[in-house]
Amino acid sequence: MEKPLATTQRLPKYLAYLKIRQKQGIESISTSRIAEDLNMAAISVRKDLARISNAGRPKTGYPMDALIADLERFLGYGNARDAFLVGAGRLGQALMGYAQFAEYGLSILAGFDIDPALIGSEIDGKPILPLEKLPGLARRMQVKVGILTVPEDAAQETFALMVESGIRAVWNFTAIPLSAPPGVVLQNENLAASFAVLSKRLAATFDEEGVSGEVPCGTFAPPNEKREGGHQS
Amino acid sequence: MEKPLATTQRLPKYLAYLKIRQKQGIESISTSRIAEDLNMAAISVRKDLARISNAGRPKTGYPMDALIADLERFLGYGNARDAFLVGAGRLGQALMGYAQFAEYGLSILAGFDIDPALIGSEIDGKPILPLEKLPGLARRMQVKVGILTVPEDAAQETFALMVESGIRAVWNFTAIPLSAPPGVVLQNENLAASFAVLSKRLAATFDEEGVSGEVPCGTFAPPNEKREGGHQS
DNA sequence: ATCATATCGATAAATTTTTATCGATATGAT
DNA sequence: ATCATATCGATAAAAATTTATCGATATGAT
Repeated sequence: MEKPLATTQRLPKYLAYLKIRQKQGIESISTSRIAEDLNMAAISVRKDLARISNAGRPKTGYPMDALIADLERFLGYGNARDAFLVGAGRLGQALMGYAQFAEYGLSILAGFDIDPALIGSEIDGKPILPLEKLPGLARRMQVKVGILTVPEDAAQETFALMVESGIRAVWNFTAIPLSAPPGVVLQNENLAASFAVLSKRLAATFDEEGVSGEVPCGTFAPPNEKREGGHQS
Repeated sequence: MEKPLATTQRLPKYLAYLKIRQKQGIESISTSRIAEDLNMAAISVRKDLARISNAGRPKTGYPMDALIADLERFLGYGNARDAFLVGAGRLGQALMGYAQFAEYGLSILAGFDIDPALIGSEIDGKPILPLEKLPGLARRMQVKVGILTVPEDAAQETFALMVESGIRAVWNFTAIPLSAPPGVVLQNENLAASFAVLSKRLAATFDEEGVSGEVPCGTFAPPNEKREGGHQS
């Protein structure tokens, strides 16, 4: 029960899926069903869920409510994380307005920027404040999570400022390699990297299957146990 | 030489780093140096790079230009990928304006939307067009890559439309689980999933190290061989 | 009540990924 | 020219992850 790192990345996906199903009024669900809808191997889903819940029962699967509760507890979504976002440009604004986050335990309280044109405005009811107010507010409000969406040439110093302000986890959307001092969690969200994987997979598909003609578009995939689609993200 | 999947995700990171170094005028670089700056295990970098280049030489490392060239060739960045983006809301606009993409082989030609207020406007010189023009344009221009940034309730049908339009690779930014028909590459970019990992790591840090006081902020990490930071993205 | 079956959960095998070890070699110093 | 050394590249070991196998059990049908 030590290091289910790869698993952790898949859990929110299950949660997102389950919430959709829940809204549809479904009250229990089996791992095989989840797997089919998510284009994953059933065995894989079973293993992942077994790790965080034992509410599963033969024949019926998991009770929807219990499974969602267990997932949320494991992911720590009960105690929502307050966050500050620095760099309220287009990407920053997009993240501030990303409704999904609220549902998954992330609450962006405010954005910070140095652009006078942005300061004072609001995104989804969240204020954009002058950067110099960050240290004071972060300390006072005990905000531990920071989102870094500044231009590249400001990344380094902004990161340092965030750490000095007491922020302990930084979600870095810039392409600049940063170094986190001990005790500070740094996670790089490299969109270019994701695209590279997509591009590589597309190339592989062309090479292996040849440039074929049309492909029919179904909404659901055939219920094979083994699927190569539905990559992690 | 078959399946370096995990590796592929790291390669663009090296590329981003190398380009920065190149701008600084550095002409050759060792894997140990890369590893240090990127907070990775040196052995890991060596293995990754050995896979895609053999320009490395003892004592000096890799010639910068050759290494970058090999990386770009492997990642297929020579032949830039043209893409259409569907759903020009805040997130869509942010991606359309994301300058980094151009440098890494992704070229978003246009955005599509159904909102009359958006149609006709431009983001970074790229037009936002009415959705009904997507199928015709995608076919005519042979665009194979699509970026899906529509609201959740439109995800399913929009995805189907993209596939019908001949798009073969879809980068899905919605939380809706989609099923790709055979021959279509679907990659889910789940920001909530990324955040979950960050959140979990932060929680782990608190648990293990206790809630300690201040942390000094250095710009570079100590040159340890083994680092647990600098996660994948 | 009995039985066939879908599903879980545990154990084990296979695969992939990471980390380690070590010899070969080009570089720069003596 | 010789030598010490940093670094690559290959091979091997270790660790993590995925996939497979199989018995146990609750459910719903007969």
